[in-house]
Amino acid sequence: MLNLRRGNSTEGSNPSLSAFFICGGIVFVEPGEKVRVRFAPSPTGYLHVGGARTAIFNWLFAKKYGGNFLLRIEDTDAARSGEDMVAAILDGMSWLGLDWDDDVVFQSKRLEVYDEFVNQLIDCGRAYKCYCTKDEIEANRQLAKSENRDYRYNHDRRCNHLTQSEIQTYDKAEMPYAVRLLLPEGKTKFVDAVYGEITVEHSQLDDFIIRRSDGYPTYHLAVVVDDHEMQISHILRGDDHLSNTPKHIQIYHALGWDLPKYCHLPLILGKDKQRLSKRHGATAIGEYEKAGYLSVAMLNFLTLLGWSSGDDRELFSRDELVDTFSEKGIQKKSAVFDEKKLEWMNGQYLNALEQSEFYQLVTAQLLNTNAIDELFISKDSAYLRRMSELIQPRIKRLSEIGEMTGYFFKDPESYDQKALNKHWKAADQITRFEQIQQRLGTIALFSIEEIEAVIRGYAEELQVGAGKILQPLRLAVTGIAATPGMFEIMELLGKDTVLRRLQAAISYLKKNPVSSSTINAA
RNA sequence: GUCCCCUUCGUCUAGUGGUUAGGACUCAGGAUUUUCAUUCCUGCAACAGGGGUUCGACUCCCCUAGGGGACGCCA
Repeated sequence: MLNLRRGNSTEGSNPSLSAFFICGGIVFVEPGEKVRVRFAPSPTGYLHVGGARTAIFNWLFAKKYGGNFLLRIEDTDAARSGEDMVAAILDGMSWLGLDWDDDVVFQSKRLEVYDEFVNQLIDCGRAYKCYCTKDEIEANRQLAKSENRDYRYNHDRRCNHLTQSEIQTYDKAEMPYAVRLLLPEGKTKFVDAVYGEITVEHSQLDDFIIRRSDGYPTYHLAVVVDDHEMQISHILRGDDHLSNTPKHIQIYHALGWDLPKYCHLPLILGKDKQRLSKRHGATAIGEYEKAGYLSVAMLNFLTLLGWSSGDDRELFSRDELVDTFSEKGIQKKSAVFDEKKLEWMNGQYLNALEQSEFYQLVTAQLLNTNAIDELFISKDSAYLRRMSELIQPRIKRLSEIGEMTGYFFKDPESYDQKALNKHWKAADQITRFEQIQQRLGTIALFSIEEIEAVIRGYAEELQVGAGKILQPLRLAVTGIAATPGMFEIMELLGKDTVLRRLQAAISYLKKNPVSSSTINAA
């Protein structure tokens, strides 16, 4: 199940040196360096665009350097984690085509491992048991706040000053305790691939908790232990962890482990420049799949959010992305998610698709919405193929297919009112339809060329532009105002259908004449 | 409040001391067209503010402002 190699103990590296130099190199990836990265979501929700972007950068980075991309589920907060969320995250990853190496690691299954290292830290004096209750801590926090000062457990480190006998007494009484890291004096300095050198004074940190009183490790401890044991070489994660990094580094030092290299990614913001959240609408990656976005477009778009190749290129295939990607192009500034641009990009991809590929997507979509069934596809695939050709250049999202193709399967049940008032107001509209009907009826081979000749000829006879004939016709045949070219549509629909729909329009007009009053009403 | 980080058109970005500050999306206009979309052309639109340094700052330094993050027995 777990595919972990246990680490080599605490010896082996030189903590005093690693403090400043291990991640301080200018070269983020040394030639020949073995790259191992991971994406470590916590299953407290679906895979959202921010998480997806982090996953994408890690994946790209791994592929680019021929390394491994691992997946770890950070589910140490049992109360907030759910199995369905894990499934949703995995689905999202698969949809984006982010394949991971090895088995997925679940932190909830590694509790003994964390315990081992926590105990080790206690034994060597780098961590201590804290018997203070949550309420006590909270009270102190409130007190500090009321006095307008910062609360830090550091200030008195009460439980670090317990005598051996006090500790024994507490333990005998089975008093619950958390474990805190004993933070040394000084400061932590590290180099981030994006943000450069960062220094944090330890007076800003605290003896933070590494194992909760319920026995579960905290995030900080678990990440460090797992990243070490999974031999993660580079950590690419959200910017929100920049301030957590010094804590993690302190744990590495306490355990005597080498540091990975860090690369923090700018966050993705909503339209109002606030952190992306529910009220921004779609944030789960799955919603974009439903909305008819192509995963390659999503991948391309998300990669460009906070990264640029350096030139003006914007459209990249998956392989081109892998080739071009580099941590050097990562932006410091957080980026606003612009759905308009995503939509544009999706349209570009949809347009560029092979006709046969697009056809597959169209039929899948129509099947999904029950607009057609398998039988229809097997019987009328030529019809569907032609239809799909006609709509391909004018589609932005797959989910538009339904409303765009209704008239290919059903006679119009109503007519677009606005278009009706505009295009059917000619006094002799009924006569015109009847004449068109009559003339189209005489065509032997109902082809684009023949239809066009008839319609254009008729327009000439009436001494009006072809549009004056085609627009009313479009409404009669499709019921809507915007469609692909009319000659193509009529050819595909066939003579019988076109004549029948024309007849229906005539009947409709006879029953509901378009008068100036109805125009005004509309 | 303390600390860390960030700041080029509305948005995504190029730019690394000397540029008419470039591209893309959006928006507006135009061309093509039977509508819509595509395509093409044109246009609108930015270096947060203030001090330095310099012959010269979008580029370097400082300050201010604004934004984000951390300060949880959440991750």
